[in-house]
Amino acid sequence: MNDHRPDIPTPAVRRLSLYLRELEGLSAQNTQTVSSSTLGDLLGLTDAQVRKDLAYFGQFGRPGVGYQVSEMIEKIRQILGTDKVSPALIVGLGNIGMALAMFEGFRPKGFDILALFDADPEKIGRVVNGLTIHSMDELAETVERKQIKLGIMAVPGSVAKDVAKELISVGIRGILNFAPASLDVPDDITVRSLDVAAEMEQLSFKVQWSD
Amino acid sequence: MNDHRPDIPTPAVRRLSLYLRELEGLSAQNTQTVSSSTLGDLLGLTDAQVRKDLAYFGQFGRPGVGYQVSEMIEKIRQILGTDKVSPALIVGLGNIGMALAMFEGFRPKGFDILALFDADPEKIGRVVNGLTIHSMDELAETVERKQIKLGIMAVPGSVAKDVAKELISVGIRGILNFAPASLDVPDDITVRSLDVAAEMEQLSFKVQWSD
DNA sequence: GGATGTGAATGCATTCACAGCA
DNA sequence: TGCTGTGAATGCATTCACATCC
Repeated sequence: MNDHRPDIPTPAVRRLSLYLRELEGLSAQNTQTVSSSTLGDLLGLTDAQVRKDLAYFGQFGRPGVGYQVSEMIEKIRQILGTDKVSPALIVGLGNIGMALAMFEGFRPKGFDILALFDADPEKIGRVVNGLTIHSMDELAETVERKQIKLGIMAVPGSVAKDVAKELISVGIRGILNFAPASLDVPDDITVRSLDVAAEMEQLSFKVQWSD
Repeated sequence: MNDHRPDIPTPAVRRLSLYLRELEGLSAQNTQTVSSSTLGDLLGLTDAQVRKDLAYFGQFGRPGVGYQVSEMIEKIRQILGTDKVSPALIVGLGNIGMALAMFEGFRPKGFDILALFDADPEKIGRVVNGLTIHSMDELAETVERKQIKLGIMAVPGSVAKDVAKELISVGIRGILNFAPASLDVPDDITVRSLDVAAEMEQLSFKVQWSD
């Protein structure tokens, strides 16, 4: 869709979402400008880190003043691609998939859940948050018609790899994976995996060895 | 509770959970031993990475043979502290909190959700998955009595910082945070934040700039 | 022969520190 | 003076490559 951006450190891109979140908060309280050090304080980062991160994407700040909040919000949304609304789908409507289907936090961030799929005949036809759960048979046609590029997977670990293949084969380009399984995908497909139980293990480790 | 472990890279600890997940899978198919390279292939990591990670915690492997699956599982669980069951609580029973309360994936990984809390009087008293939702007033007493050290927060972003303070003040040591807010906590408290919308932004970014 | 464990080398990301601009 | 943008220096993590052991 566009030029390759020159190599930007992955952690910097990750933090971009955090900057945006804080900037949106500042904007809500009518703050006009913010310095790298106050933005850093809000997130537990150094001022240098904030400046370097933002500088990867251009020169936004004004020396002596700081960054203009509204301008930065707009610019970061452009960079992340969330200035336009992106259609998305959910596969797997167990507890977590169901919660995500009802989650109100996607819309304001620029994502629109347009379709739900599940393999279980019991669930197909049920309506969640205004959307009907469809059979996997309808996946290809829906993705094509609604131009969906992003998919959220909340399926059992045992079928995760197969479902991911299916999503990719019908044209999905980015997958948010809640299943406890590692997906190996082609280079041009992006996956972010969130394993809730694994995160709990990390807490357990730190808490165990911290006294 | 124990000695400080010598400095182990955070990413290595993160991967430990992934190794455990794959090893549990191998064990379920009765695989006896596994080499660093096959374990790496399963996760998209190099063999050297796997060996270095595991070596941080001791010498588990046998040259010419590999790692014994069952022994490694046991050892990693000890390291993560999930060989014993850890009690945990959930605060905030909106869509996501509710899903987590019903999630069956915690128990087999060594976590036991023992209590649910919410500030909303509408929700207090309702029963979810066998547990009653309690008022925040009962937090301190419950945490004390049930020896809870781990908390899952699924509250609105606007109150997340306050709720975190409250959890910490009653003795919670590790927090899994689903709220879109960054918590600043004392050094001896561990936080892992999962912001679902932010993860979607990451997908959006990568997909946008990948053609 | 086949696989581990590990110093040494490389590659990234963060931090420093300062020139330059408002 | 206050704060940005950025090369240079530092600090970590990953990868290499090989001695070592079953």
